[in-house]
Amino acid sequence: MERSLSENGSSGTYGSSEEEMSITKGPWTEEEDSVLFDYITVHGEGLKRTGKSCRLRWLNYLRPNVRRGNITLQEQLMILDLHSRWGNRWSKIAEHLPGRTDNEIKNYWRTRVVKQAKQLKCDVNSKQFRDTLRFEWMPRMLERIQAQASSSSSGQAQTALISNVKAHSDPCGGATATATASNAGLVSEASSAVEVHAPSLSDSGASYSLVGGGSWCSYGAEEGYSRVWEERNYGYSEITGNGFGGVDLWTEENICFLQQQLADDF
DNA sequence: AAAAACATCAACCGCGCAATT
DNA sequence: AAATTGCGCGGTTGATGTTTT
Repeated sequence: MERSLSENGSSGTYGSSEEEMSITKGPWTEEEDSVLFDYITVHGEGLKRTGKSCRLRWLNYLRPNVRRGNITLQEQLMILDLHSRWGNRWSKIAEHLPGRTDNEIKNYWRTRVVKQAKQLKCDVNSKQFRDTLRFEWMPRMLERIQAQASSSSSGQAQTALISNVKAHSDPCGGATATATASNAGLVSEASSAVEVHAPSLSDSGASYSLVGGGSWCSYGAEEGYSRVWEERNYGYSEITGNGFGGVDLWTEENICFLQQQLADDF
């Protein structure tokens, strides 16, 4: 039986391999018994809570390095990307969003994404909606991320990019499916801490047409954009202070790369 | 200003799997 | 090998906060 007085137990959502290595199994030693005994002597058997409840409270709230506050655009984009590959594998998705819990991501998906799908009167797993994610939301998120990145170095560049976003809003393309401006609300609603004051997509009044017919959702597929992107970035991901493993995923190079991939059919 | 409706998020529940006895 | 126990995951609920009427 594995045990830990500190953090998580087995190979769970947040366990790094390093932590797993430190987990002791097998019979309890006298020293361990002593530590446990002393702890209970000092603190008592404590709360009238189940182990499950304590674990959840720790993982989702008390654990150090839990990120609080709004889900950033970058995080939203990553959630959409990873969910397109893995579906509702919240803990797996959370592994790539340091400091975010599976619960938070799940809540985000249900309260924002599923809600938008309902407003569009389509199933969240339908091709139509997945295409909306791929061809509408994700590119716009990228635009905004790019705008944010530029605004930190140049206000003029921000203005130019905002114009670019507007220019991309094709209000009358021949579409197999049409996303109303309301669906873009997801993008503008959940703003990051470094919100850039670009025009809200939900304010534009434009409707956006879909392009292409490629299948965005490829659960379990390990090819094309997803795999390459992961090789580029996730392989280096570790939980550290800056939230992205000490590596800034959202360099201009990466943003350009992701834009190219989004533009391709796969 | 109050009530109703809506949105968010923390916590609970049940299931399945893995480890242990 | 079978039974038991514990844990982690995903789905769901309910309390609380916020917005709208």
